[in-house]
Amino acid sequence: MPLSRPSSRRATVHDVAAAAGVSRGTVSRVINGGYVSPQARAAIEAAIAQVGYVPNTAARNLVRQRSQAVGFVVLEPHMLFLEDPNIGAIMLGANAALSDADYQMVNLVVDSERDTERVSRYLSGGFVDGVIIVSARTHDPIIRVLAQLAIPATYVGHPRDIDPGIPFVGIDNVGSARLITERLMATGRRRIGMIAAAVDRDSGADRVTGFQQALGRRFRPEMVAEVPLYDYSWGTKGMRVLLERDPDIDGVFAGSDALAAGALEALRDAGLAVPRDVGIVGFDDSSWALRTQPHLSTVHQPATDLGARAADLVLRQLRGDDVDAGGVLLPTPVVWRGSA
Amino acid sequence: MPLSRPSSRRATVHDVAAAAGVSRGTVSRVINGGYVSPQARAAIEAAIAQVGYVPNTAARNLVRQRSQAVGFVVLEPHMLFLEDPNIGAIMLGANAALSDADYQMVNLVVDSERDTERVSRYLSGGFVDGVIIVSARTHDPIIRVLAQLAIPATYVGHPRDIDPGIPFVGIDNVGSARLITERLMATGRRRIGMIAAAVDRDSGADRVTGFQQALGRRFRPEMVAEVPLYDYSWGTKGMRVLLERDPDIDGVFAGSDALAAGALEALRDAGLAVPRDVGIVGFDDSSWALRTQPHLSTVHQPATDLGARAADLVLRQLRGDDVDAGGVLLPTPVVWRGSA
DNA sequence: TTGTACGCGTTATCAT
DNA sequence: ATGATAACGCGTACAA
Repeated sequence: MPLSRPSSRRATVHDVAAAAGVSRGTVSRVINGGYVSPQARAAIEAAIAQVGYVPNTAARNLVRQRSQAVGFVVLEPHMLFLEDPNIGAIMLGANAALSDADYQMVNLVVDSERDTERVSRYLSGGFVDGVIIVSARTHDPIIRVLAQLAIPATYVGHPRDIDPGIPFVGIDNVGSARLITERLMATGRRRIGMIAAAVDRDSGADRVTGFQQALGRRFRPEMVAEVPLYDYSWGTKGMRVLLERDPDIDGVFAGSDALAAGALEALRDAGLAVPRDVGIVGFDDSSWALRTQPHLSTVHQPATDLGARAADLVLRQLRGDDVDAGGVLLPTPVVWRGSA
Repeated sequence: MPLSRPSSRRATVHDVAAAAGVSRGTVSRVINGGYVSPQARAAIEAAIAQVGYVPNTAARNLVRQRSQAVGFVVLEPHMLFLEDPNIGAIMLGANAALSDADYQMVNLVVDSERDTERVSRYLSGGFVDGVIIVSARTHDPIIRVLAQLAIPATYVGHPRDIDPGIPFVGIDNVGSARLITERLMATGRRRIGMIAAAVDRDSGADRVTGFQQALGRRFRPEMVAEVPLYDYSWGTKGMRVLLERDPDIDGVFAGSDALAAGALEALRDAGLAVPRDVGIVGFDDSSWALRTQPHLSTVHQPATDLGARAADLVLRQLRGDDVDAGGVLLPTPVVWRGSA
């Protein structure tokens, strides 16, 4: 039967129209809403079910000139993506907000040179109407592509020297670090050190700055132990370094809760009790903070909100509302527990 | 100047052709490869740069009938997405493989009823040529949509009663659990308990089955403490239950490393030394395993490979190769460390 | 209320 | 080697 339509081909509006005995225009109207008579509607809906019609979005996007999707791009090295709980929470927060506005969030991971190029193409190809970029650094090639493309975007994080005109949402790392260090000092600690990670990133460097501001002239550079990763085991190593540089240390600000948890191990090994002998505070308010004994005093990061606000900023640009390009810093309450 | 083309409109092949003084066909040929004279090529490349042309992928997809993208859908509740390091590794593994084949991986999160519906539409709309589904359960609505759609798919995990004809890749949870329990028994432990999580899922239930098989007639149901989540704090609670039910317990199989790490805390609180008084083994070989003191003996999960193989199975279907629908179980070596 | 016809931006076929 | 021209599947303005 050479004339039969091969069943491998997907049904189109044309097929539905034929099956229902109406024109394609009418079919389109029942799908997208419009004036259509009850009997026509019934016939068309039956036809749709019968032929198994599902709209082709590529074609729809082409004519509508939008995709109803927003990209979510994480520009982080491998490790961080796997270990950082904040990223997951930011994602979920953004997804919830976009979902409410009936946008599809598509998460793109860039993990290699090749990814960078392909994701750039994807972003510029009309697959998405807007994009949320997490942890961009100025030299990221994606940034240039985006700037040239003039697609609504928002950054999460607070990259310095970033393309002005593109809004961002982040936290005040300097202020938060200063605040919790001051709080630690207020407990009577006098010899305070810091375990700092990722100081080549804005967020990492800013936390050191805040620490230094709090200490003022009491700040001693050698009491900052720099480690590469926000990771439990580096926390242990960092604490050992601090202990070696000043055996009488009585306070520690760790750049993340994971770091603080690791530091606790080194402290225990050294026979020091927390918070009796040394007080320690972390950063993030992640699940680590409740996993340690005692629980960690730390800075709460509103990760979910960060994502939601970023999504909101993209959505507003999509609506044509003008957003102030400055950006917004979300509050980071200090939560005080038993570790200091 | 009412006749000037508004700069807000994106440049098209048409614009490039006009600027270069050639036809659209020739422009298309320099983009996609084909015979074109050097001088024409030069003129066109200059024109592309000048007008800032970037191809519209929606249009290209429409005519080519493919998107060169593969979806990656995680059907997991909230918590797991944030805490489970396996998922991140699976993602990265799949992305690497897809990237090599020049496919864009798009990660879709389904976190609500609304997401389910929207993601289904997205998948059926021609945005992706294939899809990898992580942790599907039979009743997931997405599964039905996929089956009806006949789009190349692969499952990661080992859902029972799944749509036959759709390949999967997973691990042998029963066998792995049996193996490591036997290994634990071989160290001379006689009173062995298990902390089991998520027993409503195949993977969770299978680990209990393996545990039971290893113990044989020595198996006592009350020595399996069931907890809801694969989580540190539930490990602690589960261990306390076990300790209460049998104070002389000398061996523990925890359903995950996180659980085992939490159990360690309860053991320490009870004044029991590991591995002297009780031996404990975990599952996953996640970063938890090296974070505890002593390090955990555990079952290695080849998460990255899982993702890579899943991607490979989708790619093969895309190429038209036939894959045996059965599925593949990846090996899970036992890694023996200090905890038992 | 419904049908007709054009356009969205590309690629691909077929002449030239 | 290059230029017309016909799809791809859909939405919609306009006519009926």
